[in-house]
Amino acid sequence: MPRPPTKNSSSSAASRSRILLHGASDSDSDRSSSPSSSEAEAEEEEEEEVVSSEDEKEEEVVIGNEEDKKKKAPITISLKKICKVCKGTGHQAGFQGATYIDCPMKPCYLCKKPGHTTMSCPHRVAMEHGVVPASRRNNQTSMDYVFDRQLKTEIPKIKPAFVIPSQVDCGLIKFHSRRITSLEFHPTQDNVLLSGDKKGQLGIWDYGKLHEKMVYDSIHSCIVNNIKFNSNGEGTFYTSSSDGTICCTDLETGIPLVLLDVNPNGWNGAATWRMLYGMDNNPDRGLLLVADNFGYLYMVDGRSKTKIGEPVLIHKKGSKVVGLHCNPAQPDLLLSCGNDHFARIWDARRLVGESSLASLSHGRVVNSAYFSPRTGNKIMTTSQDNRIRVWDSIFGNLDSPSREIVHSHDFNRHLTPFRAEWDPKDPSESLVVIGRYISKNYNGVALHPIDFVDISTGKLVAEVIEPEITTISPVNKLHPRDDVLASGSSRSLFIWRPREEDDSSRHQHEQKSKGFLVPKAEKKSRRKFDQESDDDSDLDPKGKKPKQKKFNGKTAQNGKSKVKIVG
DNA sequence: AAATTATGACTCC
DNA sequence: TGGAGTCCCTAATT
Repeated sequence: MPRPPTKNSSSSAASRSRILLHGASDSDSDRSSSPSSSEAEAEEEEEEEVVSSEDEKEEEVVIGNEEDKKKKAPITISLKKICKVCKGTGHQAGFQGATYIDCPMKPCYLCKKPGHTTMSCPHRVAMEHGVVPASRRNNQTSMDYVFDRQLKTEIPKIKPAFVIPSQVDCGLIKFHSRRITSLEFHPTQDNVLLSGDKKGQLGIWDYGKLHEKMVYDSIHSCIVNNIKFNSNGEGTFYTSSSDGTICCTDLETGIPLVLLDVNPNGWNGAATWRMLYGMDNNPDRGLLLVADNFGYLYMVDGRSKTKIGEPVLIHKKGSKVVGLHCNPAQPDLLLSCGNDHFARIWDARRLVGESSLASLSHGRVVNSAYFSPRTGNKIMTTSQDNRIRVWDSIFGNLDSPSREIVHSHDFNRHLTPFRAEWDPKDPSESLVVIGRYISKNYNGVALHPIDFVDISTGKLVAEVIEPEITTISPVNKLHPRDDVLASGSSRSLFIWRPREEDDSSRHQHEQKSKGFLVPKAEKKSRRKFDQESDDDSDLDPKGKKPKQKKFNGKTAQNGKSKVKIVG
């Protein structure tokens, strides 16, 4: 980072290197802050002040060697601590231990509003973890009234307690060779999970038998965006990919059949390469719907395996359509969402451009849009503006969402986009799961929990963590029948089940995970998992809270995953 | 152990 | 309208 030339520092080389060393090792030593680090920090700060008070003007050192040889701009290194976010002085953004300190000059990264930082965001403070409902709109329409009178009576009055799969049961560490991009449970075989990754690999795993797993890497050549099972019971499943194809693959043999290829002329540069996203099927018509990165929707007849009609522009031309969902109660009702910041409702029988039944506006890219799984009467979207939006009735006023729930999931590269997913088992259609981007300090380790949110109130129901999972879990899916959560975190897969007794702590230490399959080369780094055992020495006598442990740079606690029930 | 890389949306001109 | 520059708590690799 070239900076304007400054005069040479008068500091001695010795003191210079010492100071530089301090600066360089700073974040490291902070991250691994031992219990006694407060003293060290204080010492360090003192030293800093000495430096800056010694000579304010000499805050930059010129490394002059190169300047002597070539007449290039000199490379300078700042000795004064500057904020890596805004380059200003007087403060520093970044991790201090496992707590992230925000740059005060930037707007809040959570709610995106100026005047406060993420730490002091009212959305975070109010609900503790960044989830808060926006006020319910008060412009009830007559349709809302009809809905309340006629349909709501069908919905059970008493909400059953939410069941939270909060403890890791088993996992496949680095099963995939790239990060997980999609997950799908088998519709009838309870323990079978399919997973797709960024490289195009497709994993099939029977998590009832830890070792029954398989990875196919010849089905797709890049990102597997969607996995859907064939509803006709043929034992095949569909996948859509950024390689521009839909494949129909036999679950037993892994032999794929290409149903659709939207790049018949091959590669002619990135500007024209079409990628397929948001695949869903319409079981009533045996239709497969899929969309591309230029705004177009395609339809394929699942039986004749042929393309139907011409592609239809359903989102802004040239913009990526990221999601499609057929209404579970009325499959001809289609929901789409995309990079043009809109989610749209369509009648799939009359699909022509500009003919959407409704357009739902968002602040940024819409990562996902789903009808509710039972009645299909609600809509939930996840947008990169850090909000989960809920429309309580598709028959009501769709001009504005019924609720906006602020939640940290804004990250658009390096990670698979976050999507809030319904719990298909919740009769009240209000429990959803979504991974959290922003980290939280759990006994000295920065962890990214998986959040369970009640979208009828906006309340955070639970945040689940596993101290060994230090990576973000953007891909989550709840089982259609069992109390099971599957999560994809980086290249690893995890199966979560409810804690056997959430209220009692007596037998907590007896709970064990079944195990983790670790590739040979990774064994060393996974020692903690392998050792996970009857060792309950980290539990205090009451067994309620795990004892705090020194942060060793990797993990705060041995042992058990935890869930925090909020409220 | 720091540097590098992959990588997507957004802003600005 | 499009290309360059920017961005923020990534994760694996060297």
